[in-house]
Amino acid sequence: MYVQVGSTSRGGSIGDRAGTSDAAVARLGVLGALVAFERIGSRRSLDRNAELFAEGDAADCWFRVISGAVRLSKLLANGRRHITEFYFAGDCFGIDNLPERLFSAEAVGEVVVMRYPRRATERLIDEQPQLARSLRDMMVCDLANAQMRMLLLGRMSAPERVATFLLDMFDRRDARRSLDLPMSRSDIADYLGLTIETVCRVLSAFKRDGLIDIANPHQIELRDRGGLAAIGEA
Amino acid sequence: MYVQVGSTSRGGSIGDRAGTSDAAVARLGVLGALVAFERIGSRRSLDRNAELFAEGDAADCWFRVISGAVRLSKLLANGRRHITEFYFAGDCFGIDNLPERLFSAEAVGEVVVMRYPRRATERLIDEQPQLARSLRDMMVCDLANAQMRMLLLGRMSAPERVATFLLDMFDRRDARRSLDLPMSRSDIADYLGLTIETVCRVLSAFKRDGLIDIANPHQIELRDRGGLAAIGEA
DNA sequence: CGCCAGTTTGACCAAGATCAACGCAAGTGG
DNA sequence: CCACTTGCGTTGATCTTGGTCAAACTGGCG
Repeated sequence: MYVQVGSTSRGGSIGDRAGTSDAAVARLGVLGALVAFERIGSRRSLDRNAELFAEGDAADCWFRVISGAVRLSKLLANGRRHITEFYFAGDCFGIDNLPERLFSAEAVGEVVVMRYPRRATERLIDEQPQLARSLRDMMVCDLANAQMRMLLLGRMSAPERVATFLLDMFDRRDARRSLDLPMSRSDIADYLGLTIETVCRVLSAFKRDGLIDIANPHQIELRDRGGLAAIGEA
Repeated sequence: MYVQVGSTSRGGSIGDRAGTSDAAVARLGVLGALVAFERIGSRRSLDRNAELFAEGDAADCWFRVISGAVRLSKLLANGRRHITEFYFAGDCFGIDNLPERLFSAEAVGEVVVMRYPRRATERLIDEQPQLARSLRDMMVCDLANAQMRMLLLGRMSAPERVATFLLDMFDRRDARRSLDLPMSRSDIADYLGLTIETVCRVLSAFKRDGLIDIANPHQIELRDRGGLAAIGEA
């Protein structure tokens, strides 16, 4: 029934801008729900680039990331790819009501996820109706994030996109100075609607301008948050 | 609490691509819910460009369009604007759980909407829990549409965007040959992440190529659906 | 050591933005 | 009734951003 969607609960750094500290409250609610769900979940490990599900697969379950990172992506004609979202430890995805997946999900690196069957989830919700609210909150959060990203994709320049991305990653991964970026430049490009080369050039420019340091391609040091924010908020 | 979002129920033409005819089923469910909500709603008329709500307003209600069209938009620095979504007769929007609006809503032309207070809605849901499902379905549909639009904004060329837009409008407004586009070129541009000039040029090119006719700026005749689809699906 | 996958950098190109002019219909006020 | 304005829409000339193509660099790993 209805439409599949890559639903998730993310920390919601974007939503926080308007929601002040309510996100913390939401997170608590979601956390309570997760405890309830725990007993119906099963653990699963994936190697780098392993496919968790593909476009068109039956969507009879949803997931939570335990460790590592997952990307949800979609291919379109002539090989173009778009990454809908990245999910990190604690994030949920694949909560929706469609028989088929509209996106495919792959492991960015080594990943461990919990898998929650849809049927058992529905049963649990019937027992504890307040869980429905938690699921709805996850979706609301997802929707807000999707809409902020439409803004980014539709109206922001390459430097604005990359700056926003970096700050968002620092936030979501609770990194203060040093950030581990598990995904490749190609993943970042497909997430931001740019090319690999443009992502590289912008990162190099940020480095030249003293905004960041690039210890190695997957390790970013934040040197001037204000400067980055000034570009990102543009 | 939580995050505001421009939720809606749309016909879901985009979702249909994967959901076969389930959309019809979903629509019925939503319709039933609308009947239930009818007694808590109040009617409201708006003139062209009138503001229904603004970014930052208290979000204590949601809406359904009776006639006309509404646009949900957001401004960012240096005057750039992005239109999140258009809503036509039958569509719902503003269903979310945030205290403040993240977007503003304006009348594209003359508009009549129904307004449903949040508090009364919650009460109704407590009485009839299946209504919660209808609201969730609206949100799932919204999320799917948002994600398809991210693809469009991130990875499609100007002609692909405009072709997709036109076909989507033909679908959503149940137009077979002749389509009334209530919004301005500027609205279309801000919806597709393009400039007014590019939208004009692409439309003129489509006309030159015999794909459409432009009786007047707000009246489009479809001459070659296959040709448009070939460009849009690219 | 040499290969390989991913990254970075440079030279060039093209899609679309910007700037500017013109068209056109609907008001508006003398 | 007719200048004049105003708000869109369209078209053209030019410029910029970011894409494309190509080459060099880097760090593993057989």
